[in-house]
Amino acid sequence: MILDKSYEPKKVEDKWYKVWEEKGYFEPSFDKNKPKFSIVIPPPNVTGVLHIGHALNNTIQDVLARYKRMDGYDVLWIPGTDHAGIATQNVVEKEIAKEGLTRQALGREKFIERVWQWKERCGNIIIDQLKKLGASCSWSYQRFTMDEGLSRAVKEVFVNLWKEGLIYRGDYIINWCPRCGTALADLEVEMRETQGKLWYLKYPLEDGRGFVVVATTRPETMLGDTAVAVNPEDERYKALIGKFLVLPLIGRKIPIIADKSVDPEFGTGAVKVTPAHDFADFEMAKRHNLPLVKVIGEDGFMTEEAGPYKGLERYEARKKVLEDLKTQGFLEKEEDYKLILGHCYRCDTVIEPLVSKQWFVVTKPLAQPAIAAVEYGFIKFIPENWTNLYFDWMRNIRDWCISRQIWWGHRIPVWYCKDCGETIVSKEEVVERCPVCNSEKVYQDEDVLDTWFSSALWPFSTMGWPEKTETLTTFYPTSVLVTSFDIIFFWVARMIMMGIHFMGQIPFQKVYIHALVRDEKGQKMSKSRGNVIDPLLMIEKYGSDALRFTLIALAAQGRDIKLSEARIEGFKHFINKIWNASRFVLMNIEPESAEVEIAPAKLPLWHRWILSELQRTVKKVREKLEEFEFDQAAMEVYHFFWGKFCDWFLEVAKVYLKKEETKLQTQKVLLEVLTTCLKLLHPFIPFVTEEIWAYLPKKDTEHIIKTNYPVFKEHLLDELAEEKVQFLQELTIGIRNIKAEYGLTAKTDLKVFYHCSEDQYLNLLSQENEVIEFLAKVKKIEGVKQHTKNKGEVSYILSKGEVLINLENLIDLEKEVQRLTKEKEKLESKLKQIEKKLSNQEFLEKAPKEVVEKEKGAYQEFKDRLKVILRYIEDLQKN
RNA sequence: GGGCGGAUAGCUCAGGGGGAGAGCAUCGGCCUUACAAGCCGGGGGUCAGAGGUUCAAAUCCUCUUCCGCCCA
Repeated sequence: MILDKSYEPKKVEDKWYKVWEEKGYFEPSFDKNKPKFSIVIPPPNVTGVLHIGHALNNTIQDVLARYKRMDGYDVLWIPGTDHAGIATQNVVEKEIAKEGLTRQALGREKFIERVWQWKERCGNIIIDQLKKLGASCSWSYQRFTMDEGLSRAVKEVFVNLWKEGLIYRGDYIINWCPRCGTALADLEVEMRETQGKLWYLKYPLEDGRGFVVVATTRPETMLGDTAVAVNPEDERYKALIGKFLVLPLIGRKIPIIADKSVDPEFGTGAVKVTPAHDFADFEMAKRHNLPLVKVIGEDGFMTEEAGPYKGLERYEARKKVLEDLKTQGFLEKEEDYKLILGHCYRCDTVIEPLVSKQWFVVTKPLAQPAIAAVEYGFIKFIPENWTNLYFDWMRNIRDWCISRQIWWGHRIPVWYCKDCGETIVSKEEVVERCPVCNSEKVYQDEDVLDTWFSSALWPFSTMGWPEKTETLTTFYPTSVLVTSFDIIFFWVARMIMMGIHFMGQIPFQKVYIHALVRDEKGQKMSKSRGNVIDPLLMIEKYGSDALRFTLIALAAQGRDIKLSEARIEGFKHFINKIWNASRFVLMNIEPESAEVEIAPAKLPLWHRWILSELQRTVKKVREKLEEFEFDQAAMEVYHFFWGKFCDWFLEVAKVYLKKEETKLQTQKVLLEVLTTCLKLLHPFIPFVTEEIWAYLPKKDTEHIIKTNYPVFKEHLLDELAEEKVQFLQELTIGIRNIKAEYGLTAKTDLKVFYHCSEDQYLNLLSQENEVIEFLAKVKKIEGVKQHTKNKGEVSYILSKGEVLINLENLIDLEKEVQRLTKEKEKLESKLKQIEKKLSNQEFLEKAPKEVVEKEKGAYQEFKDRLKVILRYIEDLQKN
C-alpha cells in the first residue's frame, strides 16, 4: 500500500481519537500484575477555552501517560474541570447583563440555575479541545468540582476540620474586592507597583502645643484612625508617647503609641494607625488594644463612621478629605510616591483591606507534615529548585481565608439558630431544626467556599473519597503532578496539606513544574496584548502532532518557552519527514521480508551501524523520559530519525535494495528501524504514528497505542561498525565537498582516488566503494596506497588519508590554494593548542591517562594532515 | 530589600571541567522517482565582563553589569 504524497493531519486525527476512545484504551484495567501509574489533571476552568499553557501542560501529561501505558503500566489519568467560582460567576454576570439583568435582581437560586445552564452549554468545550490535542485521559473518570461526589468530599473535609478546631470564624482583616463583592485569600491578590502620592497630614496635639505630622498614601482612611504610632527608639517623638492627638475633620481623640514595627525612615517617622483598613495596623491594634473603626464598606463606599463623608465612593472621599484638610490647614505637603497596591486577580480592581467576619483554616498544623513530606523526599519537585520556594511559603504560611461572598460554589455547610445563636456545622443537605433549642428558625451561612478549597481535595475526591473505593486503594497516591509554577501555592501546597491530613498519605510522589509559554519576545501571552497563539488554530493549520512536538521540543526544564508560529511550522516539516520516510519504506517492502531474522553477524556494515545507533537512541530516550527531560527525549529521536536514518541509511538502503542477496534483510532492517522509531515517537506525536502503523505489513498489536515501548537491546550495539561508518561518512562528505566547491553536478562522471597508507582503510573502502559511489554520486572511487599527485588534482584531507579528484583543466589553482590554506590555518591553531597541553609537564602527570592518550592521538593525526596539506600547497604553487 | 533564573552563532536555545553544538535564518548548488514541507555543500561564536580554583574553565567559586520572574 502506498501512502499519499504528504501527510494531512486533518484527515486522520479525529478518526484515531475516536478509535482509541471507543476501544477503551485510555481506561485503567485494574490488572493486579501491572505496576500502576496515575495522574490527575490540573482541572481547567469549566467555562474556559484551551490556551497554549493548557496545551503544553496536557501534552506533557499525555506523553507520560502514553509512555507508561506502552511500558506496561496500568495507567489512570483523571480528567475534569474546576467550577472556578469568581471567574465563572463574573462570566455569567456579564452574560445576564446583556439581558439587562443582575444577579441580585435574579435572586440566588435563579442565578445559580443560570450558571449551571452555562456550564452545561460551555463546559464541554475545553474537554473537546483536550481531545483534539490527543490527550489520552481516562474519560470515564471525568469529574467536576461541583459534582455530587466532590461536594460530599468538601463537606466531609469542612466538618472534620471544624471538629478538629482547624476551621474557625471570626472578624479579621481580609482582602476585599469591592467589585466582586467578596473576600479574597492573600494569594488571590496581585501586588503591583503604582505611581501614587504621599500626603503629609498634620494632627494637632490635644494640648494645643503643636502638631504631629504623619505621611500616608491613603488619606481617606484617616477617618478611621485610632492612634498614631512611632518607634520607641525614635528620639524625636519619645516625649510625645502617651499623649493624645485630635483627629482633624472628625475630632476624635487618639493616642500616640510606641511600636517597634514603625520604620523611623518612612515619612516623618510617625504613622497613622487605621486598624480596620490596613494589615499592619490591624496587628498593631491587637497589640495595643486599639478600637477598630470601619470607615469603608464592602461596597467601596464610606460608612456611617465616616461622618460627613458617608456614602461617598472611596476615591471621591479621598478627594473630599484632602480638600477639607487643605482648606482647614491640616495638609502639610504632598509628594510623588511609588506604592505597591493589591489588585483582584480576577477583575483587577484595587483591593480594599477591611475587617470582616470570615471563615479561616488554621494552616500551621497542616503545613508542618506537608513540609516534612518534602524535606524527607517523599515528594520531589522537578526541577528541584522549586523546593525552596515551597518551603519559604509553607514556613511563613498564614491562615487561609476560605469564605467567599459569592453565589457560585460550595455553600458553607453551616447553619445558625436565630433563637439560641447556636452554630451548626453539618454534612446534611438541609438542617431544619436547631439541635440545641429545637427551634426551626435556622438559616444557612450565605457564603461559599474558596474554589481552591475543593481543588485541594482533587487527588482523592476524584477517586471517590470519602468512600474507600478500589480506585483509591489502587491509584492513590498518584505518581506525578504536572503543573506550572504559578499555582504551587494555590494548589500544589494545599493538595499536599489536605492529602496528608485526610488520606494519611501524600497525594503525589513527584511534582513536575513545567515552563510558562510566552510569545516570541518573551512576554506573557494575554488577550489584551493580542499576542496569544491559539492552540486550536495551530492544530487546524499544522496538525496536533506538530503543535505537541513543538511544545515538547522547546520545553527545557527551568526555562520559559518562547513560542512562535514559525517554530510550529518548522516541526510540521518533521512530521512530514516521518511520513515520507515511512512512505519510502512501505514502497519497498515485500511480504517475504517478514520471515527474515535479524542476525547482526550476517548483516552488512551499514545495517549493523543503524541498528546500533537505534539502540543508543532507545536508551537515551528512555533515560530522558524518566528524568522528565522531555525536550531532550524528543530531540534524540528527531536527530536519529532525520540525521541518521533518513540522511544516511535510507540512501544506503537504495543500493542494497537493488541486490537480490541483500534485498530482504535490508527491507527487514528498514521496517525494524521505522517501527521502533514510530513506537518511540508515539507518546509525542500519537496521530501520525498511529496512521502510519495502520499501513505496516506486520505488527505486534492492532494499534500502536497498545504496543510495547522499545527496549534497549545491548547486543545490537556495535562500536566497530560505528567507527567504520563514521569514517565512510567523512569520506563521503569530503567528496561532496569538493564537488560542491567546484560546482560539479551529479551528472559529471568523476573518478575519485582515495589515498591512504593503511590497509584497513583501503580494505574498508574496497568493501564499501559501491555505496560511497552512490552516496557521493561519483562514477568510480578507487583506493590507492601510493600516489603521486597530479597537477590537475584537487584534494580533501581526512583524518585517515585523503580524497583526490582529477579535474584536469577545470581546476582553479588559486581557489585550491586558498581552500587548502584555510584548512592549514585551522589545523595549525588546533595543533598549537594541543602542543601547549602536551608540553605542560603537569598535564602529562595529572591529567587522566585516556585524556593524555587522546591528545597525543589527535596531535599525530593533525600533524599528518598538516604534512599532506603543506605538500599539496607547495605542489600547487610550483605551477 | 530578600529569593530564584538567565546572558553561548543573526534569532530561539541545548550543553555543564578535557578537540565550541542544534533548529531556524543566511549564502552557493541541486526538480538525484520517499520527501522542494526536500537534498547536498558552505559561512558565521575572545560561550556578558573581571578575578579565582585547577594540569585544564563556556562549564566550578567570587564579584560586577544587564535582563526576566517571584516574595515583602
